[in-house]
Amino acid sequence: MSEGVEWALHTCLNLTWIEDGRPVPAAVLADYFKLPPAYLNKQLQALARSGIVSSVSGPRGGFQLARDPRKITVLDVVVAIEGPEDAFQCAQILRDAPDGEPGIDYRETCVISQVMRKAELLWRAELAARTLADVKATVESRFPGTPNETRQGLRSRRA
Amino acid sequence: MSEGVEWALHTCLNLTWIEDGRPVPAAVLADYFKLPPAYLNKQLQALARSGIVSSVSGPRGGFQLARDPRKITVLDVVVAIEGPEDAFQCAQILRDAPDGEPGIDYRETCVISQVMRKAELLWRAELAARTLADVKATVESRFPGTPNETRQGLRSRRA
DNA sequence: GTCATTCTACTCGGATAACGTGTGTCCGAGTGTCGTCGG
DNA sequence: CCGACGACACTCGGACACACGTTATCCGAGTAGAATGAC
Repeated sequence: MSEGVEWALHTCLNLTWIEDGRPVPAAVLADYFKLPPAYLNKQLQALARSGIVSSVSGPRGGFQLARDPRKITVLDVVVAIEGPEDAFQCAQILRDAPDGEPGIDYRETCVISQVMRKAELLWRAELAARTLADVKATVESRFPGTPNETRQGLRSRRA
Repeated sequence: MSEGVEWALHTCLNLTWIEDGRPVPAAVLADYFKLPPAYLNKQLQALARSGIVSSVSGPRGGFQLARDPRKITVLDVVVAIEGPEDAFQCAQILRDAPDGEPGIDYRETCVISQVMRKAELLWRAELAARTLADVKATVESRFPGTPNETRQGLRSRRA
């Protein structure tokens, strides 16, 4: 799985702690984790295309969450970066088997494909059940200092 | 996910229908699905290293299942091809955050890492609960002709 | 006829290339802000 | 003093290189079996 997923999740989580409506530049978000600014920018663009964050150009511009953290699931972020396709892609090799028929959609018929798909469904369901608000709340209950630390850390960087 | 996983799963499933103890050459297994023989051979080597199949060299050689299909899970095959690492690799970027401490293992502490790991755990558990024998039985109940067709298809190819 | 021996052909196994996707970087388009100038 | 205008600086957005992992291929080591010849 792409490393950008981790970056995107942590960055979105950081954005949940920004309460003034001001957007945060990609360079600031990147510097917080010592990440390559231009590349994080690229990931943020993907999040923007998926409607998870909204971007504003120009001075005082940057990124902010596009909607309530309770309406953003972890799966949303993963899909925005990784794409909507399943990890296991059934290439339907049964079609090339001796008794394979070209008309059949083996992605539905093939038992192996079904097993893999059910497993991925569980994975997706678990990630879809966790919202950014859930994660935020869990972090705050375990590490009460994090919200202020994050706010301070970002504020000092955007001067 | 690597395409070799699909090849390996279907090939192992085909091997469950071989009942005489004779091994089947990689070239025969590959031709059954019109796959590149040398490349399937490579995947079979990975399965052999993991102890899922056993290989015998020379004439009349080939591959055969190394143990009872009831003792081979779908996850075993996936891990043999893809490797044991999780798809989501926590790079511990929290260490580079302003208040990150190098001594902490954030793979355990980080909430995001925990969420991702739990989801993958469900995925793995589902695949670990399905054995090759289960898959074989399901296929046989839905398509009773498959065992004989597969045996015939492979027999005609190994002459 | 039987056995040992040699030869052959077959199969795996790892070393070696080609391709594609993810990783990383750069510069241009657009925009808000600040300073300046005129009224 | 106030407002409009212009230049500037900042930010995103997409286009452009690089690297690594997957995909694919080939040839050599080893081995079982068949053929051959001697006894």
